[in-house]
Amino acid sequence: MKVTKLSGFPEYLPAERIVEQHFLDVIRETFELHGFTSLETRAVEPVERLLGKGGDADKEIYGVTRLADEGGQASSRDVALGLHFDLTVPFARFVLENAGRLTFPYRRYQIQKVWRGERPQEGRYREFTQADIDVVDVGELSAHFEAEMPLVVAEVFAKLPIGRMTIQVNNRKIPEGFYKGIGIEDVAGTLRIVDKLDKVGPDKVAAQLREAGRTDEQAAQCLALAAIRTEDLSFVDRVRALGVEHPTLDEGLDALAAVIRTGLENAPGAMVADLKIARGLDYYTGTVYETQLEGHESWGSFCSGGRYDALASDGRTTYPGVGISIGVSRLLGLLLSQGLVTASRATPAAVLVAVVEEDSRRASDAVARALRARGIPCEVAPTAAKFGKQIRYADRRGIPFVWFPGDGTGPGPGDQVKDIRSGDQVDADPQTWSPPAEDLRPSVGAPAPSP
RNA sequence: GUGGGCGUAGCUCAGCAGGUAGAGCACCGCGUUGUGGUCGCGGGGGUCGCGGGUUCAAGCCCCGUCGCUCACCCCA
Repeated sequence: MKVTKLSGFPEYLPAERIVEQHFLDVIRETFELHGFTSLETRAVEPVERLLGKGGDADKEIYGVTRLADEGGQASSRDVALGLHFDLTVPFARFVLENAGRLTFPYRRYQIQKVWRGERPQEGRYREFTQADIDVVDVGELSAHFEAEMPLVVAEVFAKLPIGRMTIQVNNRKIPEGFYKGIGIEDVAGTLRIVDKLDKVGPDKVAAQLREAGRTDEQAAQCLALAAIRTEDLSFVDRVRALGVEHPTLDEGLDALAAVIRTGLENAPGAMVADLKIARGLDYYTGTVYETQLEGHESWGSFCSGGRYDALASDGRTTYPGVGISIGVSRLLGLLLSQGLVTASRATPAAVLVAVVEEDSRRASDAVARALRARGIPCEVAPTAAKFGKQIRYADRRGIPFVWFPGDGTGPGPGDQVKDIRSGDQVDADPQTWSPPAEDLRPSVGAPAPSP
């Protein structure tokens, strides 16, 4: 059986995984700082539920069967199962299933793998990690939650060692009301075309709009609306200046203004009102979000979400929600492949405890034990090789310190620790010595400029 | 699903009129008998993705197949 990597199923080397874990730690920490509770759902859902939203999504869903059933007829009692392709569908199901035991508004975060059968490309995978937050309530959902979601992710991005992230916010009622106000009935179809603006440019969008039956005047107005992008509330006046009137448009403008206003107060510069954002043509009903990394707009969105008036419904009760999802794998994949983030070392160990000879390994183990008891990550050399080799073992992994046990009889006088970057070697006591704080754990950040 | 490109050492790649495989990096050893990195010397490593065909001879040409990759589609 040949060993081969599988396209779209990324796996990381130790140093890369340290970067990933750092990102996940920051995300979790920030979500919890905002009071979101953790949820993990099972990996599979009945295929029927996954297909619930309609469309030809079935191609992209991975089915799960027992090998014993393959080829033969699965027992008719078995439900067809598929791996979830996002975290929203399982979350909605969980809410319905546990509505009686949850307290609303229910705030949860969920960091899990999802699977999609799409053709892999750079930044697009078949197995990848998403980090979601959502708030769901019963019957009605307060509008202020729509402003909270982007604030939380803005805080995450501010803590990560990456460039500036811009969260683009829109409200679907704006294009919807605007289009209706200028006599366009096919709102979804028009949005779909306008959504390609970044990719194909205004000329092609105008052409496609005309092909789809819009007049020159309508196409021009659509493009004028889509061109509006402001960091403050001035987008409202700019829309008004286009002279279109419609009650839904008014609702959308008010709602978006509220979100942007909150953003200006809490995280200036993090959000921008961008009226071309469409995102999620199917079931987002109000606010929608997308996120771009400044200077890497062509990489697309790393984070998106929006409001659903009916996140879940059991027929009697409707649960509206709002959420946003960070595409952790996409972000990491691109940053790592471009060398924009690295880990300072490929292991958590700050110290390698050398072994003088196999007979004195117990002494080295004792040193390691003393260090670990004080929270200093370390490992003991795998063999009692020549010290040069043991130092090289540490160097290869980026372990900054090598500990040389003294006389081989145990921790105590004679022990020395060497900083292998500077070559400095000093007497040390495993009961008291500590590495500089910045060396205790691997650090994650932009790579140091090469000398 | 559609179309293009590519599969040679662990990695990045070279190879040629078809004549039985090479470089750099990495790895191991020695110089340096218990303190690495630099340098020098040496070494291990390959069914040239797989199957078939053409040929005296195939990494190279032909057919098929699998995989990887880029773009389109799509992106809940």
